[in-house]
Amino acid sequence: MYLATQARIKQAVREFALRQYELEVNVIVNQPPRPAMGDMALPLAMELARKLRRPPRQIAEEIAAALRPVSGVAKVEIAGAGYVNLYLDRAAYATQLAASLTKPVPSPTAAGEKTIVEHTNINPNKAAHIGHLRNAVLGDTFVRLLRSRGELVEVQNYIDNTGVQVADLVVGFLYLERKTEQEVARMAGDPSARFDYYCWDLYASVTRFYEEDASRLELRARTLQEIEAGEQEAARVAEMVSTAIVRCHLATMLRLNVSYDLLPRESEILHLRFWEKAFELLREKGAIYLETEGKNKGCWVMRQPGAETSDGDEADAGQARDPEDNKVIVRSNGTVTYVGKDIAYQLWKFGLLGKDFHYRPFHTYPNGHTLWVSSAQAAGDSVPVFGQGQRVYNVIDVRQSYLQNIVAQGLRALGFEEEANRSIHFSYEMVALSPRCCAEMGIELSPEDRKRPYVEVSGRKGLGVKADDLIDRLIAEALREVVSRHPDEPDEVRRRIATQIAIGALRYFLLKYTCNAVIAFDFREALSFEGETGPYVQYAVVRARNIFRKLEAGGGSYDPAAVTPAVLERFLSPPEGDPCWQLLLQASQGEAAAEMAIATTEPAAVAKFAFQLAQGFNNFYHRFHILTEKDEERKAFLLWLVRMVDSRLTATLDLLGIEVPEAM
RNA sequence: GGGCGCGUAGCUCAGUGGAUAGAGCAUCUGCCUUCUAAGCAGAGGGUCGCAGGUUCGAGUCCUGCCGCGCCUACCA
Repeated sequence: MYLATQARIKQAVREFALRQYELEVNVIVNQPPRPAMGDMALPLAMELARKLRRPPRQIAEEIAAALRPVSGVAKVEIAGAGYVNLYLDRAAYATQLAASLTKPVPSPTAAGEKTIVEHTNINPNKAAHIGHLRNAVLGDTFVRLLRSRGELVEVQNYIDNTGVQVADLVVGFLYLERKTEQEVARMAGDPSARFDYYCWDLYASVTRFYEEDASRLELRARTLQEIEAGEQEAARVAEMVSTAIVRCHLATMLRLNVSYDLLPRESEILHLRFWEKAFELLREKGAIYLETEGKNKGCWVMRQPGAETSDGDEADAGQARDPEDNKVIVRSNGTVTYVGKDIAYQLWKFGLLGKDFHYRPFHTYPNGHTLWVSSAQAAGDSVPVFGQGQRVYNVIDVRQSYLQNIVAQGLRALGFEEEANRSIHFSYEMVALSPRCCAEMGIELSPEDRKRPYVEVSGRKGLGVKADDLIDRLIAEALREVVSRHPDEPDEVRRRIATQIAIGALRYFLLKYTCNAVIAFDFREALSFEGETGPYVQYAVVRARNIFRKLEAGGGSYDPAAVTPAVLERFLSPPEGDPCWQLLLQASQGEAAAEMAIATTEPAAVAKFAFQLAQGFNNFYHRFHILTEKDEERKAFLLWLVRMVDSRLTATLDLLGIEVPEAM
């Protein structure tokens, strides 16, 4: 509603400027600093003053005159140096807003363009930690945002089950612990054991195992080759442990309301020879070449923009970079780097590889949704179509920007300029540990680390906050509070509420920071349920709903039909109606926040909106005592407004993947 | 060295080139017989790293400098 109104006003001003001044203008609409100054402000006159060489206030008057007849505009004023401030027709706006909410969310058509979002992508060799959660929650929220705008979205969680990290874990089982394949199978299959936790420790032990004797790195290289070959014991163990850990990760993510459509695995990229196909394409187009000299001799490398090849072209302007800076795609031993496989994967996502995976069902979620996994063999029919996206978002931390650029560059080199432009690196900063957090966890810091503002998480060193531990702790904290407030509720109910609060707190915590802020993780802040937190927003909705619960418990009822346009007019009109109007206007801006969040790949905008609307409601809640209201018409109006805010806030929380508890 | 990012209140962070720079936490003062105080109201707290520039207007854009972080592997 807000966006539609804004668009109408922009259009009217654009047409006016073209007609009157013969100028193409970009109309900027923002909010006046104080609500009393109006609902929308246009600083356009100041900008035009120079071009037209006329006083800004005079131009503002003309713009104002052009805006007065626009439908939905009640009043236009000139203020300050030449701002055009406009006031909306409140009752009309409220009526249209209510009507717009009864329209169903646009559903994606089968013929529509598909957007692929890849996120989570945890190496399947250890338990998920807090850093992985940021990725998953950002990605999942972004998916929810896109779907809310009617987009068809496919969620992929790439599984690197044949990489170095899994190889290290296999080395741990087979050479450090000297376990047999059967013993590992027993452990991986034991549902009572926290297998991912076990591997967390084992992985850290393997790091020390190598440090003790560098010759043991031979084991890693050998194991990696065996895994890639896919025949021997190491490959079977790798498949077993990585699959078991993927299941742990899925369970952890489901606790956070995160789910997926497809798990494309690196093993299939290898076995179905995706890379060979990509290599062929890259070589034919000359995107990569065989280096014949220098440190990269014998490798297939990709040209860097501005870098010389060994032929010496592109050496213009003296800016040429050392050809040794070119990125190695195929190692001199013939194996392909991760980036190479990623290029093949990215080509497949756009349907440009000329190859496809086979698929089989991997998991069924409680809501009935099926999660598929890539497979080397065809398995049955009724398999959905995967890949072939028109736009791809890769949710990957900022440290991989360089590699993501290389992937896009690979597409460009193959002539897929459009697809390269639609390969969007959804970049975010890492989650680190605050010094206090390290102290709490008993982590010894080196003297130089102690001077830093934060310490980087390291799976390799086993340094980090495990996701499930954090969630458990949040639930325990929330449960303590719920139990004290609801001594009579059944334990099952209290546990459910505590879980919803805990997840609300965690998801909000991970979303409230903008993507390029490093989160220095701190238990005190993450475990907070007050102030700018998820539970604060949840609480606002619970309060709103309690009004209706109490109303009905007291034998009262609410009739939306009683809220006629005349009633809206009566209670929204200035100046008495100002507070309610402000709340309503604020509640109507969720769409704008969502659009901003999508355009800037910044879900924090929606989190911020949710908090501010909750704040607005809490303020209103204290100011207006609805159930004691004597004027029935006024009471009906206030209930209408509460319903409206409840609906908008609930919808916004849903975008953030946060549920509303039945009580708090 | 090169690339990317950051520097805003004691702390953690918002801030689409626009009006008097905002939240939360922390500190202090009030408010529970009320639709639950996981809340509300209020107070104090700022050289927006520094210096130039562009602009009617700069926390926001440009340049330089200072400080910090990440990347720059035949790891991912």
